[in-house]
Parts: sequence; structure tokens; C-alpha cells
Amino acid sequence: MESRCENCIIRQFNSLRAMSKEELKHVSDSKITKTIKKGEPLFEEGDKLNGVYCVRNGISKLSKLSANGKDQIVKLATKGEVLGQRSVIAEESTNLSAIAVQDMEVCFIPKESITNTLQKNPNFTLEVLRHMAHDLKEADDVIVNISQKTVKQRIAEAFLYLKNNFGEDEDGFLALTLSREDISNVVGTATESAIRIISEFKKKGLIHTSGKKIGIKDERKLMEMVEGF
Amino acid sequence: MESRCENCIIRQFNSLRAMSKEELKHVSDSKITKTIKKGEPLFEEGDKLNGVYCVRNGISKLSKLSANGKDQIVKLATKGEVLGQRSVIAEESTNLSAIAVQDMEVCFIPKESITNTLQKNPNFTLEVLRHMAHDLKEADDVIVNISQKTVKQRIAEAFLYLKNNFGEDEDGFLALTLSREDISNVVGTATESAIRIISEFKKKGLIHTSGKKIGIKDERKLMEMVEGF
DNA sequence: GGGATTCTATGACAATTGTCAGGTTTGGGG
DNA sequence: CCCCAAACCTGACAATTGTCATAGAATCCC
Repeated sequence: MESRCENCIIRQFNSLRAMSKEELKHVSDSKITKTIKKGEPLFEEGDKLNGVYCVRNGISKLSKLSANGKDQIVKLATKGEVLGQRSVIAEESTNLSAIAVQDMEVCFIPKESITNTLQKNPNFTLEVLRHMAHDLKEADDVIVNISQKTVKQRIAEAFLYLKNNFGEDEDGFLALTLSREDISNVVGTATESAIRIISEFKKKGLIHTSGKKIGIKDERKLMEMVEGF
Repeated sequence: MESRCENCIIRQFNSLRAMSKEELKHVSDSKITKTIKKGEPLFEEGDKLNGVYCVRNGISKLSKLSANGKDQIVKLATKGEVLGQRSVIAEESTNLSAIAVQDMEVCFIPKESITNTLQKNPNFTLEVLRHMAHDLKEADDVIVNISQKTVKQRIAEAFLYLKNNFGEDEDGFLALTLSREDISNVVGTATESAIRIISEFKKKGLIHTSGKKIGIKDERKLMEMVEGF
């Protein structure tokens, strides 16, 4: 019924491509395909994960609750990404929640398949390591951005990021529609501040909106704003 | 003349402990011990690293320059930590600068020793992976802290962090003395703001100072402040 | 299709933080 | 020991951002 990992194209984008045929077969036999509706969690902060989730479709936000009760979104994960790896590797409960911002289709892969392969296949381990190195670099960039740029700059940057990573629909709106609250949680500000700045951008002709959908109108100016003009 | 890696205690604290005897021997034969004076760089943002640095002594700040000309300190690395790993593994130029905040003694290990071992010894790769998973988690925490806490809270937290990680001297001052500018670059704020808050903490009896040295007087209140009271 | 609920929007205000412009202190080198 | 540069400190002010209150718009569900 469900397709086999061996034939899954998604695999090309993540570390599973470094698995051998037999390893993939084992993964395929033990995996469980799940459907997650928008707003539902894949897992929540503090959970002990018994495996990882390979995203086949849809988008998930990875967030962490702060002491003052606000979520900070640390990353948006899409097709091809593997979630929960960090937790399984470090053998710790997860430090992030993963919640679908669009309907998702994911494959749950029990951790045994992963840890076994980690111990036996250096290529796979190295591949996972490379991905994590990349994630770490991105996290460093986020730290610098969030602490050194103004809210306005960060929101402009977020829109450009959304366009570059998730594209636009046929009407020129960002394909990934986030609530204003999610936007504010990405850039780390109050929801009202985010809304205010979105209104300002709209007045200035940088973006256009329709309901909660947002479209980029003047990419150049947004880029200049990110750079600090 | 210099001690051999095989006998180095430092190794116990990092991923090198997962190397085999022969691998260690190779590392030991190819390593170069260097002395770095306070203020001098180990490497700078954008450099292509030909190896990694194993810290034997002293402390280094890892920072990234932002568009507005300010450094953001992302991590303070001390005895036992291996610097430059991320860059060597991802085969990218480094995204961070490493500058000594105290005189340092480090061992430079050419990247061949590392990459060879990564390809052959899954235990080593896994060990490196675990360390990187840990770093990634810490980076996530930094993101949440920096975006959801006030400058005051972050400075309080920084002092507690310095105490817990680097200890105090015989007079009760933090063993790691950072300049006010470095402190402001750790928490991501303007130097003047940091100074002002340090003065305030002093007036309130939370800390005491002598020159640029800072000592913690009321740890409990600092902790409460971090939690948001 | 209507009512409840959630999301978006805006104003008014306060608090936080940054900037500029000075002084003062400190510490290292001659 | 003294001088100079760097680091530290403070005040005044402006800009940014958060908070609270309120109202309209959209959406969901029965």
C-alpha cells in the first residue's frame, strides 16, 4: 500500500541516502506513515522520542516555550527534513515541539533503525553529522540576526526567507501562510508589534495582503531594509 | 618535548577519546602546539581551516560580526573543547571568529587526521555527532533566551553562567573576567546598556566589583531575576 | 446561516533599549 | 612615576518595542 523507502524520492534530500540497501529495507519495514493535521503536534517539548520523523509533505514549526509563556520558533522544517534526530542521537528528551503549520504526511522511523545504522555505517553517520553541522551554522546565524537586527529588519528577512524557501502561489502570495502570531514567534517579538510592522510595510508598498496571506511586492527594498538602510 | 596526545587528560573531555591507539598516535605526530595571547585570534570568520584546535588551557570567545559592525559572542570555549570542527566537517569556511579572552595553549590538529578517522571509525564520528547535537541544543536555548528575555535578565543569567562554568577566584570574583564590551556582546546589547545594568546590580547589592572584576553577592536574587521576578 | 470564537488591527501609553556626548578611571609602557 | 590610550561610567534624549484595551474581520462549527 504505502511506497517503500527504497523508492522514495524524498530520501535524496536527507541523510537516509547514505544508507545501504539492506538498511533501507529494514527502515522501510519498520516505518509507519502518519498524517498530521494543521495545528496538531508531531511531538512536544520534553517528550522522549522513540524514533525520528521524515517529512514527506507539509511544513512543521519547531518551537520552544520560554519562561514568559511565549513560543519561540527556531526552525521551519519541510519536505525531506528529518525531525527528532538530535534528540535520538543525544539520547535526551527533545528540547523542541514540532507542530504542523500545514497538513503533513510523515514517516515515523523507530530509533533502533537509526541507532543501529549509526553504529555500523560511518557514511551514514558522517552524512547526519554534516546535516547537523549545517543546522548549527544556521542556528548561529539566527542568534546574530535576532540580537543585532531590529524587529523591522527581522520581519523583512522572514518574508524573504519564506519566499526563497517555500515559494509563492499563482497569485503572488507566499506559499506558506503563517498566522501573525507565528510570524511574531519566528522573529521573537510581540504579536501586536508584528501586526503593526506588517501594516507599515503594506502602506509603504513593500508587500500586499489578503486576509492572512502576504505577498512580496518590492523585494529589493525589503532586502535593503534587512541590510540596514 | 611536548606531551603526547595518548597521555593528554584533556582528551577525556572531548570526542578524541573515541579514537583508537593508532589514530591517536597519528594525531599526536601531526599536531602542533601553539600559544595564543589574550586578544589574539585562533582564526577569523571566513577563514578556511586546515584543521581543528583542541583547547588545553585558557578561554576563547566564538563570535560573528553582524551587519551593524557589532560582534555577537555565540559561545565561550574552554579546556577540552575542540574548535573548528563544524567548519572542517562541513568543508566550508568558518562562520565564526575565535579570539582568546585569556592566554591560551592549544593543539592544532590537521584536518586529514580528523577526516580520515571520521570515515573509518564510526565510534569517533558518533562521538563528534553527540557533541554537535549538544551544541545545537545549546544554540536553541540561546535563541530563546535572547529573544524572550530582557537585557537585565540576560546579564543576570550570563553572570550565573560564568560562575557555573568558570568558577570564582579566592576573593569571590568570577574567574573569567570579561570586558564590559564582551559582556554586552554575549547578551547582545549596547555596551552602555550593559554598564548601566551592572551599576544597577551593584547598587542593589546583587554583585560587587573591583575594576573590571565582578563577583556575585546574591545568587538567589539573580536567579529569581532570570526567572522573571 | 448565525453565533461564538479566534485572529487581525489600531490607539494610547509605558517601559526598555540605543545613541550621542561628555567625563573619569584604569592599566600598561616608556 | 607619569603619560596616554583604552576602558569604564553617566546623563540626556530619542527610538524602539511591549502592554493593555478595544473594536472589527474572518472563520469555524453546529
